[in-house]
Amino acid sequence: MGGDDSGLESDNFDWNTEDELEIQNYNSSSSCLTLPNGDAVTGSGEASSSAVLANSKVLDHFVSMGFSREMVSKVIQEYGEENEDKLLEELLTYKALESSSRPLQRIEPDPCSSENAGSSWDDFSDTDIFSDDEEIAKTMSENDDTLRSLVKMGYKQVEALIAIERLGPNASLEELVDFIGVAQMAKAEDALLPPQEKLQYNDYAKSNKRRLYDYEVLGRKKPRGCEKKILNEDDEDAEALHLPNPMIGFGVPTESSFITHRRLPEDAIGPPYFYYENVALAPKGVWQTISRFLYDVEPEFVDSKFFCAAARKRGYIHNLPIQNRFPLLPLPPRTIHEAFPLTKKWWPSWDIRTKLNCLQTCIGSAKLTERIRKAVEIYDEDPPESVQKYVLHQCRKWNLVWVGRNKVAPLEPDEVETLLGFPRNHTRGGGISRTDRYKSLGNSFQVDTVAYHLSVLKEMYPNGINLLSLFSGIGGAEVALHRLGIPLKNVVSVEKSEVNRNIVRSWWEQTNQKGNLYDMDDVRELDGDRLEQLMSTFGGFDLIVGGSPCNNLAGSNRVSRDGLEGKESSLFFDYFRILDLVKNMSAKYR
DNA sequence: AGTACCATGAATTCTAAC
DNA sequence: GTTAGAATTCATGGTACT
Repeated sequence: MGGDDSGLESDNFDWNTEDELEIQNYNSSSSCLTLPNGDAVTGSGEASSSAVLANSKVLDHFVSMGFSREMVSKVIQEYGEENEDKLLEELLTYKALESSSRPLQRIEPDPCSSENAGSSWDDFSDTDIFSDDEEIAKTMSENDDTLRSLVKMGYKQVEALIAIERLGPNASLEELVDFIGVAQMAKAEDALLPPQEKLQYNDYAKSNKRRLYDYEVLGRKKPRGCEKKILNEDDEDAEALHLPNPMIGFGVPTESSFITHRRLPEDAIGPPYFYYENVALAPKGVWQTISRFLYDVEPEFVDSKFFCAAARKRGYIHNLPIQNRFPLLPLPPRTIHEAFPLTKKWWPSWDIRTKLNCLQTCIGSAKLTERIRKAVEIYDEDPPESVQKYVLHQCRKWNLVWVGRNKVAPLEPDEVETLLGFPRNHTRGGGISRTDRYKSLGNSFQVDTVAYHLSVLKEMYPNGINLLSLFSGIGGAEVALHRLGIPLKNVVSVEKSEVNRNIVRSWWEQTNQKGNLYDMDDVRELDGDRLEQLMSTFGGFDLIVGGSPCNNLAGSNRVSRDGLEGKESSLFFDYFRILDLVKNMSAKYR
């Protein structure tokens, strides 16, 4: 099958040609935060020496997050090292109680371990962030009092922080408690309940009571005729979030129907601009919840089959203008035959597919393609309908294409790259396995689709943008902006997978980027202090992009399709937490 | 009724180092 | 040849839409 792919090299994306720069001397060893010249921000020597000396990797991990060695030791002693989440929770609580007694001080390095504690980001001069801003200091002090109260009431610090950030400094304790209650309802309680009640709580996500909460407790504007609609069951939400057919969002380049105006909720209006992505076909209520957290912005549901030859139904929530969008050129081929001309020769007339289904993280096995070959080859002409049906079903299920007589095959990784709008070999090399390439690609953006939405930024930021990229994966947003010709000034890229970070780093160097790429591995470590340090360094973010994990939302998941409160997908709340922090902090940089 | 779905985990096979 | 670890194969429903 590999031989049949050679003809694909004729496709004419030209954006590889500018990417032939020599790889400069670069040290990619740091898994934490790395400067473009390869120096870890921590001062890599110090950080690594402490790692060698420390008897506990976990201890070091938390110390590097800014907690004092003494405090971390104590907590580890108490709870063991296994459950890092629990440890973090405890540390945050201690920190909250400590800081509320001296609200103006930021995390203080432990004098006993000043060589590393809390110093990870000291290269960013941040000593005067708050010093001449009494207003902010006052607000933060008040927030700390509130925070302490909430923590004392038994709420998790993270949840309390989110509530304070979301409702603002003037929110009463009662409002905050209510907010946390509802957030917990969406996130935590579900898992504790038996299946039957679980359903009720999922329904609760769009219930009248919930909506009343939104408009009254959160102080959001009631829509006209609200009282009537509240009596009217779920019509409003159901209508608002109904998947469009055709799934073209506010418009795609290849269809004539466009929406050119929309009214954003006031809280959502940027800058900073944000762009959130996840699977469109999530369990019921999920998009309602996501939309509610993201300032009530209506999701834009788009199927990438209008941009390329493969379907990819996704929902996007963003506060970007939607006028004067333009697509990347050349427009990618939008049928299987155009994308893979060599398959045409072998394509049976009874395989009526013209588009591929969604590119996923796994591929069909060699055994399966062999079974199909045997099933088809015993017939001189078209196989009987039952065989056709079986083969077509498997081809649809596994996205198989015809690469020889009676021979089907899954797409090669480079073909998937091309379909998704990435440079060929984007995920190749660097020790990544074939399986992992499929996995990384299957979790990625479709670049042309995202670029179309982001294209409006080009005339707004002719000198480039500062990008915060959460759950970066293989850098779909970065590639999209680059292909749009939008200079990337400073990019903070947060991605858990090391191979993915390496892919983005390699791409960054090969494309001769002039800006700076900082990478981190865990969104949960990106707190207000670190954001403040980053934003003060280069003056805030213009765009916050993120597609949070879909594992617990995706239809393919048989095991743990638990909704937004699932293990991975609940990281959406970190996207919101960070976005809200950046939004609140951005006033200073405008 | 038919269709699609950014998946997970156990079992199995493959690979490379010894 | 043994073996540990990595890569691959396979079985696994259910939801929410057309």
